[in-house]
Amino acid sequence: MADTDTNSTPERKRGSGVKMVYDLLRDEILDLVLPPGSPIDEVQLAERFKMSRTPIREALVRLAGEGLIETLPNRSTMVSNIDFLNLNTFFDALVLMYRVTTRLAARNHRPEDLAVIRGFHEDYAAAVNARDALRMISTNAAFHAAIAEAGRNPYFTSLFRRLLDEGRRILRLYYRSYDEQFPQRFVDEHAEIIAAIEARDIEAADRLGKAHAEQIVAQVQKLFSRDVGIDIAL
Amino acid sequence: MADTDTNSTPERKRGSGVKMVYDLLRDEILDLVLPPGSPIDEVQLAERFKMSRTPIREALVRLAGEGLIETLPNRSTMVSNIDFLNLNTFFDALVLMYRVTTRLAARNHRPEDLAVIRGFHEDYAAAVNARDALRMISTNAAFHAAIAEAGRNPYFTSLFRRLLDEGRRILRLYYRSYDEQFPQRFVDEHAEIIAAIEARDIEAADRLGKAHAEQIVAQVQKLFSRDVGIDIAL
DNA sequence: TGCGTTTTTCTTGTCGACAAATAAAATACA
DNA sequence: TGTATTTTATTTGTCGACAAGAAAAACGCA
Repeated sequence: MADTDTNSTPERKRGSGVKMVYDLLRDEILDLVLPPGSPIDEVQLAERFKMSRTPIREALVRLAGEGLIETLPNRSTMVSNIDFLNLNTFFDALVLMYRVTTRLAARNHRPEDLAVIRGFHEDYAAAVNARDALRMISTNAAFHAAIAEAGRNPYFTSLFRRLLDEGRRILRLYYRSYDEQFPQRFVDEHAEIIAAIEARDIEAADRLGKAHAEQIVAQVQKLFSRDVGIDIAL
Repeated sequence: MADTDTNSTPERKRGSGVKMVYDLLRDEILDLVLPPGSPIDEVQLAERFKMSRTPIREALVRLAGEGLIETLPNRSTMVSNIDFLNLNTFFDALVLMYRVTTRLAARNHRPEDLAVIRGFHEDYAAAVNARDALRMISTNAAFHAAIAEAGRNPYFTSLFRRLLDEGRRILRLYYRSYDEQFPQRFVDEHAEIIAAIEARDIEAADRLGKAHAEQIVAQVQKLFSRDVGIDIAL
């Protein structure tokens, strides 16, 4: 018995604590396990992860830097709200980044990028078949992030990642009540986008990326105008 | 003698330390007082600001989040390098954001925004007259950031701010050896941009923003191809 | 002298504790 | 009973100290 449970607990690699807390909290926020407005208690997290408050705090600072949580000075810190009043600014940025990243991918991708992209494409299709909403959302984001990476512009990639993150929260809200129709159509559109990228057809990639983005936006907008009561929960 | 120097030192408001360190380090990095590659020593900073390492660390985490410093795990942390090999990705993003933010400002600005923009415009003109390179660079960035704010899309604004920051470092390098010609021309172009925004002429704003950006890019590119030795210093 | 190994040194990552700031609860007073 | 004020409680911000990790220095051996 080289390792009992009670006295030799601090077995964890040195710099790994922060990343673990950061990754987990991030996922919980984006999957709405921690809905907007949820209080974040440092002490509670410290107990949960069995570490001191210092690394917890560092993870929180990072999350705050990405706008996922908000901290009131000297007082509580909580999960950021989704700004439904300014959703159009979000959509504007999202559509533009869809276009730009797809376009750049068509121009700058290397053969090995396509394998990665196709991998996420298949993950997404599998999630659609399995009707697994959470996995649909996250693999969709991963798919488009991979395209952005292939475009090789880190400035665009980082903004796009942030937008996709916010999109995960919004889509999660959507899939809470509706989980039909748009998935299969999107699988096909993804395939078209891959084809355009592979053919290095920049204009086609731009056009398809734009159409794809606008379709998503239109659907979400339609839903949100239909049931306005959904934002009361936040 | 209500306050001697030796025994009542900890007179500083509670949450203010982090922001002070963050702001100062950020400026020193962007003005190249701390050139790329400079080592960042937590203990040294703690002594310099007369505080513990904890708030220093928090400021560093934030700076790392914005890409201004890089931290090797368990080993030193240093000011991020300027990636001269991929300057074109920077320019691509910069030009696009110039266009988008100027365009949105023409569409969404409110009267009070123009006052702010004009204020920075005059600051920049004054810096040009005074031949104060550092102030030229920072007021120019502030001018364009104000335009972005008037466009009212926080996603675009935050990316643009990051690009303008990186631009401050690159321009600082430029002005180290050349401080003539382009300033006055840019003052005029700024005035044209303001006029287009005020007239809510979206297409003109787009066009002027693009031309302005491309002019800057062309100048910087010309310089960097001329003296290639400049990057040896980094 | 050249090279592998051990020791030292220096920096970071983590911890537990304390103090300030604020909100909530309790109390006093009209 | 309602309001102002004091008290308590909770949570954050900061501190000093210690230990882990990695590079540099010192050392030993051929």
